[in-house]
Amino acid sequence: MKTTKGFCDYSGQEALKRTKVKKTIEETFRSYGFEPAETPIIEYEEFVKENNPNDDAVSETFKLQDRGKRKLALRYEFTFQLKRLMKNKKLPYKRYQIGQVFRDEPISANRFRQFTQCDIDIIGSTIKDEAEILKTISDILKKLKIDFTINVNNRKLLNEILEEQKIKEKDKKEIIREIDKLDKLSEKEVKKNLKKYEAEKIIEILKKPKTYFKKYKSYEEIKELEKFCKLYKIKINFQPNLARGLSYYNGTVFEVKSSKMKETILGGGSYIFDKIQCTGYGAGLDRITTLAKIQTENNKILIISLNQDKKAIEIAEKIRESVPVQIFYGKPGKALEYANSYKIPFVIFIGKEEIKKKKIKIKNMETGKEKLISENQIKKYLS
RNA sequence: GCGAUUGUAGUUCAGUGGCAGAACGUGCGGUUGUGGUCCGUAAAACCCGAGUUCGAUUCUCGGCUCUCGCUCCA
Repeated sequence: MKTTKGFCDYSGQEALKRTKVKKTIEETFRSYGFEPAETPIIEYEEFVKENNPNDDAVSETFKLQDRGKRKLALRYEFTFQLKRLMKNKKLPYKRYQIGQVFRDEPISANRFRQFTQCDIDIIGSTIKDEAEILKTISDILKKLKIDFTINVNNRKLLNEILEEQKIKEKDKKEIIREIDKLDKLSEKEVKKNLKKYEAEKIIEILKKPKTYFKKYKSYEEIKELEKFCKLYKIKINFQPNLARGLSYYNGTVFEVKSSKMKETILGGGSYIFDKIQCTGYGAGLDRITTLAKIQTENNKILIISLNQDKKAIEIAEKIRESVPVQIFYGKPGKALEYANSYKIPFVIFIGKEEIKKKKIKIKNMETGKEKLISENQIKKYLS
């Protein structure tokens, strides 16, 4: 069966890996005191637009209508929904959310129209929180054995440079977009595009060494972020041409890349909602899962009931408290083939013989070795 | 959205203007208490629509879809 353009099925090992990655991410978020939230997938179109009517992401929303002809849209991210969640919350409000978002946009490798985002935000944040947020990234990616670089910039700094160059207010957005392409397009091309706005000079500035930027007032923010990142023992890479698309960012912006993937695996920054400074990021679960080098070991046990269903169920219920257990009602030959097929490492035979001896026979599927043990030795055997 | 490319069982791939094939996988059996081997057997596909034709899965056109770029993004 084919899936619709940009929408995917996940099953078997792949689904298992996704679940595991999701769990790792969620546990990390929680370990920093973030609490979960859930929001609707469908929203009024107006609410979706309200936040950033000019953002490209907004024009990419899937639109739909209900029976009352109300205009609705599928969420394209989580951040705008935070506006509702943050109301009347004691600050800082730290929440994470993992869920599906939808964008009606062109697809390519590692780019889909339905994908899972892992989002965390701190409502009411300072630069110290930004460092903490960056640390969560480092924690997650290390656990998943993904190599990464955190590229960081600051929108204020970018603005300061644009001001210095006397760039017209209306051109700023376009120029920021052009310079964001610097790591993709050649310098020549970007320069050509910037000529339209008489802003070619900017490219020279952005090429300068880090020390050059110290003269800007907003560089203080980068310095402070670096100071706190040091306390968390994480490395960040200052990249002056990094801008990021979403227009609501107002300070630090960052983007995480891996050498194994062209696409950005995670992006975020700081923004203002209702005069409250916030910071956060969205990570692409699909991309992270693709990169994650983790084993999806199967610790399941298959109990083979040889016409001893009562006992099989009884034992399954007992073991289930600590290890996943599945009962197979049928011939042993079939059962073993089944275990092979799903890579189940242990099977337990429950038949007349076992009942008579008041033991169970447990078999290691890899070595083929069998052992008669008593019920309460199972846990010990497995460890 | 634009340009290029692709489309045949669940998967990977053959093939033909006239009955559509394999391998792997799946089901059943050989094997009613022991698997990863073997043997037998079954189910299972020509992306959709129009046109040309006695006849189209094959040729033509359109759509959809796959993959890769571009714009943009997680």
